[in-house]
Amino acid sequence: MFDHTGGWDAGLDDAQLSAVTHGDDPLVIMAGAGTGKTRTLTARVAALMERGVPADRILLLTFTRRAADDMLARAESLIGAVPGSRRPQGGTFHAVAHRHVAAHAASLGLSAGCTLLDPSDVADVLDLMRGAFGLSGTGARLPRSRTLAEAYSRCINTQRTVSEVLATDFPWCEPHLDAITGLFRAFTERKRAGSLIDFDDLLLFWRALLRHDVLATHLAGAYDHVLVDEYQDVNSIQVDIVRALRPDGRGLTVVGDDAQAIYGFRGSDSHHLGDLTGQWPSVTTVRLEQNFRSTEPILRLANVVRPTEASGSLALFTDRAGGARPRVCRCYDAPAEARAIADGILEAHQRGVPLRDQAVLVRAAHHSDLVEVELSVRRIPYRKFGGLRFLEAAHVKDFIAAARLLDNPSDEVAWFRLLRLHHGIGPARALAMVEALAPERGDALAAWPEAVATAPHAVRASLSATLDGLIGARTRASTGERAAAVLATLTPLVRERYVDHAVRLGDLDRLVGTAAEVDDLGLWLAELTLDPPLSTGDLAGPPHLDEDYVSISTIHSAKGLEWPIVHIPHVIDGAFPSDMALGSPTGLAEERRLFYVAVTRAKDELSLYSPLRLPHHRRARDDRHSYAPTSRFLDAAALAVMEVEEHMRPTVPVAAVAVAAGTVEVDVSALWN
DNA sequence: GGTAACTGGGTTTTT
DNA sequence: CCCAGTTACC
Repeated sequence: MFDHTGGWDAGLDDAQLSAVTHGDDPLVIMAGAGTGKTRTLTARVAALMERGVPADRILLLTFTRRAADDMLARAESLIGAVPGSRRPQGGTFHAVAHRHVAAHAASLGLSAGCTLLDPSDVADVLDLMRGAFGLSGTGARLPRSRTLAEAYSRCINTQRTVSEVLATDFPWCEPHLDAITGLFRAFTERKRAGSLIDFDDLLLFWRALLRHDVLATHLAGAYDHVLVDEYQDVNSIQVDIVRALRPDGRGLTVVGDDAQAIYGFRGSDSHHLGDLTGQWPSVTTVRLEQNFRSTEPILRLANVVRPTEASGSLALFTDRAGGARPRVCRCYDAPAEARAIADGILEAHQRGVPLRDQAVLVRAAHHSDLVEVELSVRRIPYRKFGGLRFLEAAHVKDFIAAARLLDNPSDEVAWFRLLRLHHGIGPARALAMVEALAPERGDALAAWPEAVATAPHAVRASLSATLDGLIGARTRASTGERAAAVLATLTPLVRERYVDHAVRLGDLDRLVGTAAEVDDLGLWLAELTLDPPLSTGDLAGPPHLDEDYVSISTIHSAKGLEWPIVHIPHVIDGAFPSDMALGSPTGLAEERRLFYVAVTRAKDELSLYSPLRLPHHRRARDDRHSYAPTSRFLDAAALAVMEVEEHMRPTVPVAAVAVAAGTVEVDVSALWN
């Protein structure tokens, strides 16, 4: 029998238990923030397995890889490791799609070595192609390649035409509608010709497989149960996929909270959650309303903040009476805000709250810039989640481009990037060489020596060396050796290109080290692209205190997580809510849901910060001394349940000066007290 | 003509 | 940090 110590039913309340023990009919769980939705979903997986559903016939679709791993591990520990049993299938929509697409590449007209493009790769491809459509050069105001990539993705994710998307989301690009439409069409062609797929294609291809006469039954029939987390964040393609997987709804479990829908910019629409309840007569809806996370004063603010248009009379309540009311700190400016946050973190640490129990949650990655400087100066270790990732660092992209060429020599963007790394080759020459080579027509790696001969004399030697290196790398047997050979090839180029090459080569060394454990280099690259490691801890001091560190995270990346103490800076109109969203009611509504997500991350203590002056703030552009003292988030109703504090003493940016002067060892905080 | 090196201005959120 | 624009070298 199964090991039942601490069984899945331990400590579940009635609502949770009814969800966990529900049968095979479609189940929708409306779960407010902090109501134990992860626990419930995990317990349900365990209960299904105990009921005899084979683990590998359960599919768990989550929003992040971390959530999937976490849940699968917890389900396994609940039910005990059953010898010989397989693990439930799980991952993000994109990761699971990639598995299916890779398995059926041939059916989809893709070569085995197809390349997965991340969004910046997409921008690079479009950049290479835009010239042919009159979208490059100076003069008229032309969309940048990132904008083009974003518009393309939005067309796919919202399933709208180019003209619709430009009209609503990118009106300043409308004069170029025809050119952009042509560019997108050609982009699709080029992806097909070069065996390139982007993130959106993964979903499209998976859906296509699920619509195929024969394959559909096979693929959907592989699962008895499909569980989807964070359903309020699915887009219409993902809805199609879920419907195709469970056509009659049997074996479908969905969890979500439409008050936490924060991915509208990516084509998500929380109405899909509500739609589902009317989809089949057999649907059961369970509401989880008891919050197990936050104290009562924090929850009171959460209920004030919770958007009123959100479905469901989902009224959260808690047993956790007592605790401090949330604070709002009105600060003189951003440096004062950073100082106040660092003070608060140190004060809590002295009371015995470890740093890992404290988080700074930001609307945009750069909102924590000054906080990071302040923490560095005071030698408080921190790690930053979200925002710039390791994979986006130039040298990592260089490495990945080179490695991709081993499997897919027709990857033009990779060639372009690799060529430009050589001193003496700029955009024009690289483009000419890539085009002359027409890599999509054959094995460009073998044909390359001829192209080297056309390059300027001074770079030929280094080009040949690179080529020899890659060809050599391709013959290596193990993945680890191949990755190491690619790095060896790249090393002189990285040394030449980047001043801080020592740090960068160190990064790459560690990256290559992880390649040793995988069987397939291409698969490893795809997984890396889908689930990029976090950025290297740059400014953060060495973790003296045994891996104890403050978390700094974007609110988007903080979804589903919790901390005893939470700080939220920049709660000011134009920063949070973002000025990008101030213009439209839908944009503003999403900001409010984001605010709700942020507030509900806190268990015991919550502090919001309103700097009254942001020097580089858009509203202050014309007048650097203008004030923006209002926040629509901090209205009368919110203030009524909070404490207001003042931190209005002007400060000089001593922290920045200290860092610049390299005197960070000095405890400058003493100067301020 | 193409490239590198430098300067100044700008930056939402993610799979 | 990334991008666009400028200038000076090959």
